[in-house]
Amino acid sequence: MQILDSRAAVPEQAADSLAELGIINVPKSCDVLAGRLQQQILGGTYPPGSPLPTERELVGTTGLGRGSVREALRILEAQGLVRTRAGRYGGSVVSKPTDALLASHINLFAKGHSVSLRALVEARQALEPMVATLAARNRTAEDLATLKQISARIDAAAVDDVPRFLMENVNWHTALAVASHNDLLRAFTASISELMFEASRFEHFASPDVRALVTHAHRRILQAIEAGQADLARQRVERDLQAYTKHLELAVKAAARKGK
Amino acid sequence: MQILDSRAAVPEQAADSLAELGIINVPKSCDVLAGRLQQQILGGTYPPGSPLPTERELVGTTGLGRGSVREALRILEAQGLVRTRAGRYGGSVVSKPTDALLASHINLFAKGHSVSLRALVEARQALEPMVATLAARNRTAEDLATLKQISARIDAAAVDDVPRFLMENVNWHTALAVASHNDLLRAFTASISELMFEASRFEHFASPDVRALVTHAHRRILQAIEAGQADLARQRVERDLQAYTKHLELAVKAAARKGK
DNA sequence: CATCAATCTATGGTCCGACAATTGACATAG
DNA sequence: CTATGTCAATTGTCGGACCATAGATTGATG
Repeated sequence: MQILDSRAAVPEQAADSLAELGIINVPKSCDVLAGRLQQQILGGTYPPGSPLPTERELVGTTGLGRGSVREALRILEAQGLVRTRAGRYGGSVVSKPTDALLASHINLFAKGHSVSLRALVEARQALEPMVATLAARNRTAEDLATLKQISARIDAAAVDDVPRFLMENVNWHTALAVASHNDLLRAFTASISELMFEASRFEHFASPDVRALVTHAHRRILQAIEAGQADLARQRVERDLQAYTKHLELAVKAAARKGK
Repeated sequence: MQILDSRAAVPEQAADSLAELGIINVPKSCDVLAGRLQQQILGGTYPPGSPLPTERELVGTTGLGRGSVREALRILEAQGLVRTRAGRYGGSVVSKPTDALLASHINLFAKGHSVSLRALVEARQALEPMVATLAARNRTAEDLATLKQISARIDAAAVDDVPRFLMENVNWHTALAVASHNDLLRAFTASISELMFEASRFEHFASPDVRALVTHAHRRILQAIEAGQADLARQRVERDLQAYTKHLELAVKAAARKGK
């Protein structure tokens, strides 16, 4: 865990004595360039949509080789800060990291740390009630229409098309997060919904009664949100999640019994 | 917003008619290589800690040039999936994305989307109660000791060292998230604490009475967590956040008045 | 024998040059 | 006006060369 150190804020000490020299980290030139460009992008020198200098211009101004410049651009691309196109009038233009990119990074983190389904559910339990509260408060008519459309598709698929049902379920939760009009919560919940989708598809929970429970819960939550009743929406989401969690635990136990 | 499409699951349709050809995306070779290596890493072909083939081996096996291979490795590095060292017996070893890396990506997303302080607070209000609940339930003796140490440092700094106070405050919230033993919530809350730290440092909230309020709240929350009373911890966090939010709104209004 | 220093060598880090592929603007023909 | 072909600037890719790094190995030395 990273611990902030107040000494880091005052690095301008004399440094007369050669005694206390920490380890010297020699950064790669591409990392340095990527860092500087990142600073300039965040600092407003290159606002979103504006073009970065061409690779060869960067070669000229930085004195680095084209390979290093390109590696720096790949880093910025992986961070979602630039999009690069080939061809004349192409080049790298500054962009804002997309939800999908952040989701993929959260996804990699979760996969790398083998985050348990339990932890996923806990995170969802933390986020969704607030999302519902905000959605009831901030939703637009358009948000509401989208949610209703997805609900209709879920209801249609709930009968027999389970994969479609699970997929539209993700879309529903994502649309709810959109309606909350909180970018951070939106990205978080979308990521977690995606992760739970993968997990649930693999374990094929979603028995017919669970599907009925979900569609019913969605309807009630949507009603509260349409009415703008934030507290009611929150309560219904909380209750729904508790019921869903209970079903999940039962399914996990059943799978464990079958496994051994 | 990314919308899942069930058609994506069945791409093996006849494709006889040339009528419906979507846009053809020609991926860069480095992206293809990065994607395949990512799949192999996630699939277990290269478990964490194991070395990837050397750059020159990858050149041999893939038929790509060394530049493309290196760009692919920079992408994986930016994703936190590998760490590369120079020198003999160096190379790229598989690693798990760190909290700090995920935090930096969340940071970039938040900065890019100009996430408001309000949205930050909302996210915190969503996460912290659950974090406290889990911390009360899952904390170890070590977690508790760390929290107490940090609390002591906060109390010491609260008198006159405001920067130190703010910094240790971030550490406290991070330590609380560690005690929750939920990797995802830990990474999320650590990121948000960091973002709020930056925002609050710039706006220099944290008046003496706010500092007193914070230290008092920390003490009460810590007591509940030490006693293992999850619901109590949750309630106290919620109440603390409401009070803190109220102070924050007042400070923002005051700043707005002074601004115009 | 133990310890330290010099050397070796496989590996990443960096630069350069060349050419192919791409793509939007432009000119031209119909 | 439309459609087509041409052009030029830019990224995409490869190959080679050399440097810098760092761990292992070897050897000298006490």
